Formats: sequence, structure tokens, C-alpha cells
Amino acid sequence: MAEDYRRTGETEASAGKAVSEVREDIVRSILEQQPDDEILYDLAELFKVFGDSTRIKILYSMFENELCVNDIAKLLNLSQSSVSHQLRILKSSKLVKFRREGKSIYYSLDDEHVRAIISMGMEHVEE
Amino acid sequence: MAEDYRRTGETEASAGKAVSEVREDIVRSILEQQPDDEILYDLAELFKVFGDSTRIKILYSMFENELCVNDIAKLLNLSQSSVSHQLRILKSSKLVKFRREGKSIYYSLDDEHVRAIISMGMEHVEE
DNA sequence: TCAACATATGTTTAACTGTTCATATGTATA
DNA sequence: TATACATATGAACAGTTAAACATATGTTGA
Repeated sequence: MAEDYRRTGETEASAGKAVSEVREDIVRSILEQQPDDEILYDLAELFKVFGDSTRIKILYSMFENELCVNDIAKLLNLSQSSVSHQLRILKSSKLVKFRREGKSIYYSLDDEHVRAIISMGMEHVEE
Repeated sequence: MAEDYRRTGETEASAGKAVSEVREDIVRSILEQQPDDEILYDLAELFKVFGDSTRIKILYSMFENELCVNDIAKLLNLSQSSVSHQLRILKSSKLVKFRREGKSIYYSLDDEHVRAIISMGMEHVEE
């Protein structure tokens, strides 16, 4: 699009170029601005964690409360094993934190990003 | 935990109850607040779409520009077919919109939620 | 130290998903 | 209207993943 190279101040330089060349320029400049593949890979991995209904339910149940494994299992009618496996994934993605109290381990959302991401997604879904 | 039922305003009612009963109350009140399963399912489905590195790359490449299928394929070194398949998924999730111009079809992000969700995720990843 | 409870982990299996290849549809122009 | 270009779609295959089951680890209190 015209806008793009105008923004880069290359109006004159682009003026004499063929349309295909101009598009190549755009493509090249996007490529330069694009974050490293590794970061985009990590980003996808992050969303993948949110992309399972069991994990979303678990995350949502902790939206305003900390809960122990058993609570979650009862709440969502899941096996203890299943919950534990999912919590492991949530832990390693830094989406939840936990603390021990006696025999129980209480899990909660790790930071505000988690809440923010879920909220944003919710807005999109509820449209 | 005390904090939790205090927050729900049940301090007095809970005062005489056994710890296990109190937890059951908490679990029950969370269940009531939890959005319907269907909505949480849709939410997970939404994040699932973000949860693939190819799709994230495609979305990111459109962060500030509209692009046609061929541009994206060249830019990301992907087959035309692969890009087209992914765009179909992005379309049906309402993450991208498109317009036709001659033989080409230009795709762009559908709304600000998409940018917001990606940005939030990015912040989390970059920590 | 031994039950009993709470949580974690390893393994297997069934279901899902992204890519590729082949082909179809749609659009413009000579 | 025939040809080339741009995009979409269908089917098959390979890799991934969540759940279930069995079992292990960790913690408390008698």
C-alpha cells in the first residue's frame, strides 16, 4: 500500500518503481520489523497454553481466588491427575504460581498479564 | 483460606463452619460465577487460533499493514496453500478481514482486540 | 514410623491438527 | 474466450497432545 512507503519517506524513490517492486519493498520492510522467529514461536506456545478448554476453565476458576488441586478437580469435575498435569503446564508457562500450606498446595494466577489476556479474549468472544 | 470467603462476604455465615465446609462454599460460589462452559470453550478455541507459530507470524506480519496471500507466502517462506488454509481459520475466528482488489485479496487484522491480545502475550513472553 | 491424605509423574492410546500435493474456483486481460 | 495469475479447497499423512490409569513422592498427625 501507498501509505507504507510514504510513511518511510521514500515517496520519491518509489515513484518510479513498478508496483511489484514497491510490494517487494513493503514485504522486505515488514520482514525487518518482524520479531525474531524464536520470540514468535514462544508467543504461539504461550497462546497454545490458553488454547485448551480444561486449562481455560482452571485459569478462570482462579481468576479471583487461589485454589488447591482438589478444589479444582471437584469444581470442574476432573480427575486429580488431569488437573495436576494441566497445572504443570500452567506452571512452566509462568501463568500460575503456588504456595504450600500443610498438605495442600494453593495455586493462583501468576500476574496481571494472565488476567488481561483472558479478559481481552473474553471481549472478543462475547461480541 | 480466610481471605477468600471474607471476600465473598460470608464471614459471619462461615464462622461456625468446618474448614472443609467453608471450602465447599468457596468452590460452589466460584462455580456460580464461572461463565458457561460454552463460552469458556469458545474462549479456548479463540486462543487455539493464536497458538500456532505460522498463524502468529501471519498475524504479526499484518500488524501494521494489509497484505495479500502471495505477499505473506513470500514474506514467511510458506506455500500458498498453507497460507490460504491458515487464513481461512483466521477468517472464521474473526481475527482478520479482507477486501478484494483485482486478482488479489488483501487481508488485515479485524479489530483492536487482536492487536491487544498479541501485545499482551508479547509482554508476557518478553519478561 | 506408619497410615492417610494431597499432589505429582510416567506411559499408553485416541483424537486432533498443520502441511503437502493435487485440483478447483475466481478474476483480469490479450 | 482462452490464458495466466491469484486464491481456495479436498484428501492423506505425520506429528502432537490431552485424558486415563497406575504408581510414586511428599506431608501430617497418631
